[in-house]
Amino acid sequence: MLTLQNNDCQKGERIPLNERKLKILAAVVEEYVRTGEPVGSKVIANLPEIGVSAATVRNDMAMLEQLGFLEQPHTSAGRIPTISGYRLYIEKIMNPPALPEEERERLDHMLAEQGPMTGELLIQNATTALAELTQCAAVVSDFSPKFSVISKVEVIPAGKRVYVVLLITSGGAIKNKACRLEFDLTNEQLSMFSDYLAKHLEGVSVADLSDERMADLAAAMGAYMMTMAPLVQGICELSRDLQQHALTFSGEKNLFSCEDLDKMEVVRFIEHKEELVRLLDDSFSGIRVMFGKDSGSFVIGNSSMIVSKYRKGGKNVGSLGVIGPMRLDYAKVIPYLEYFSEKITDLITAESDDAPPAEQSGEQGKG
Amino acid sequence: MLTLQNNDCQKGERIPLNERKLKILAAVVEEYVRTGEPVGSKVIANLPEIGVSAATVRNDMAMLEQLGFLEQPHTSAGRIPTISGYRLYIEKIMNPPALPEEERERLDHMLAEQGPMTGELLIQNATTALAELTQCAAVVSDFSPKFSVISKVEVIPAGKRVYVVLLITSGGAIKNKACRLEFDLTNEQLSMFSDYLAKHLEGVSVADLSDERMADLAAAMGAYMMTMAPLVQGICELSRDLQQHALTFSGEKNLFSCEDLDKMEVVRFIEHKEELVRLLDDSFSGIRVMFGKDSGSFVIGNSSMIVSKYRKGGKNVGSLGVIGPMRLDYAKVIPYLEYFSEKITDLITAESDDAPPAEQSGEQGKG
DNA sequence: CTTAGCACTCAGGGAGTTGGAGTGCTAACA
DNA sequence: TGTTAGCACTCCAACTCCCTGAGTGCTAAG
Repeated sequence: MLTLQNNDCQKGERIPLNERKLKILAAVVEEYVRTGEPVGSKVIANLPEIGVSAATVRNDMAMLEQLGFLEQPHTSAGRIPTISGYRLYIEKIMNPPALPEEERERLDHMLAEQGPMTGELLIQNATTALAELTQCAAVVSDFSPKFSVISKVEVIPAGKRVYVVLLITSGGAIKNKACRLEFDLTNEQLSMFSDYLAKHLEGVSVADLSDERMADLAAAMGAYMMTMAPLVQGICELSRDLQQHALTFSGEKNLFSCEDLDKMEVVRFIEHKEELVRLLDDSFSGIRVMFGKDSGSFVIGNSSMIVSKYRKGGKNVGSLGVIGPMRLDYAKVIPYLEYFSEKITDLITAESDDAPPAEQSGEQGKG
Repeated sequence: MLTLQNNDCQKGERIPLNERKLKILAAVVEEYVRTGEPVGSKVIANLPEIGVSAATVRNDMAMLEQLGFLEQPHTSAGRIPTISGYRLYIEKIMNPPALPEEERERLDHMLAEQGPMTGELLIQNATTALAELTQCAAVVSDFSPKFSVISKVEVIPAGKRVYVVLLITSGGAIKNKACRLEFDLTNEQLSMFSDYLAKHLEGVSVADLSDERMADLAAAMGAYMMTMAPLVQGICELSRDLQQHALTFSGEKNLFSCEDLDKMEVVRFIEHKEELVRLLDDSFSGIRVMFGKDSGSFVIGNSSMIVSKYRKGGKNVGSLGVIGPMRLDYAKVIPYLEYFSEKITDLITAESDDAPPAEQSGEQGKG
């Protein structure tokens, strides 16, 4: 259910950590997440679930520090969790309760704010809701268009020598672009070209729309090519557009309100969102947590990112991510993320069941 | 050529400020903009263009302070300009040289980065370039769609019971939306409906697309209405969309890198960009400079905004703004802004000359 | 194995001190 | 009348010194 990057946690099982030590680690993580201050032995000892004295806690903490799960900012300060500490906590210790029914309803409502969902709006709502709920930044990388097929190509005259090319996919994506030609087309030319495009593109998987294929298409047109070049060019651009992961971002401001994060790093990060794709794209299932500069060098210093996938027809077609300070309430955030990815999976699967004509054949033809 | 908000500057002419005092004010503004530190009399006296001693400068500065153009952060510090000081400087004193030819070429290149410009891309490039050049945030509020006419309405089948409505304006804006119907349309129904829409919407000014008009349209359809309701609804939404000012923003990050501005205020500002519309919308010509909370309460505390208009067919159809710290190199920024608004005016005017069919009649019919 | 006790460390905050930049004022000068 | 040098004054900013309190590790006893 929960997959983590396993750098140094594999040994986790063999470490001689009795239940009390795990409890103490959990308490340190939770206190630190709550207050942001290094946590001292006294505070821990006073917690009801820890039945021992401060001195004992100190001994255990010293061991936890030796094992690399805790650290001290300076000699006479309390302890804070290390990355390994967070990992151990998330993976083995914390145990968030299932979301209560009323909470699920609230979330459903946030997702489906404006009635029935089209893909894009769903994604938009999901990021906004995630950012709102977690008070972090949220990102969704949607690469489902890649898995759909062209369901419609149109060329529409839109003024003197101006034509709009329109691409619609089975997944509901609509892209358009205005192109300027050297000459006006006759009705006959227009309908011939339209038919030609329809015949050669409709039903084709978006993933197959390589530039080479488009070049072939153009070449096959022969004589017409000259006149139509800008239109073919336009369609190329649109199809390239469709193949890109659409990144939807929300809650950037939360990163700025966050004490723990360096403002300048946040700025740099926001300016280079594209680099996220690399991290969001990795295929895995379940949930993955990445820490700070630990994983690739782009992420903000003191931050962590939690990523989950959503699926369609059994294939991963997008990633849902939450980016926040390392000092994050994982036990709260992770269930949200899990619920949303399940929910989105359900919704987009249902949506495609509803309108399966081109889709099914196309996707199965090109698994 | 340069219009300013004239709160207390009207008296400017009558104030007994000899040339030396103006020079000193200018020097204070420029030094302060350069260094960010309060400026002392000694620094000013050492400037070559000021031929007097520090004591004399002190006397003059005392007077400038009395008149409200300078102020002291505390007793033993140098002077910094007040808002009135900046105003006076911008309005009467500073005298930026015309942009050299090579600079103009560089700017032209930034605007037209990817070949010939469509409206949206032009606006996008302009904001990016402005933000880049000034190291501030840049915003463009484009309300030109309002002044164009619908040149094309299409309804395109895009799957089982799914139809895409497409609206194209003479200004080159393209909007689309997928709508789901209860039933599939017959070819006959579709073409009838398309014809009906074309007849009643094409050539109509976007500004005239009120909800009432759309309701009338729907009502006139009578029997068909039931079936087509979602499509009409979709067109309504698109037309509402067209009437909104499109805000294009760039360079937010620069505000964060800016020492003078409160990060939290910047965050709040970025979250509420829409409020800008009120300020950008005001009709005036030339250039307007607004300071901090001085003008409406939304702007960031220590900031200023410089706004310029661009036109099409003699009408203001958009605003170009730069938002930065009050301590801003106005003599550099204002010429950029002037040049860009002229250039955009030229480009979009040329563009519409190029394809005047629906446009001309429509706009003239509805001045 | 747990606990009380104790000596030790160190960050953070307040008080006192100093240096320097900049001012206003006055009196002399052109 | 306008300009300048000189001087006393103000006040911020930086620095040192000191103290407090939180928290630790270690040791010895239970």
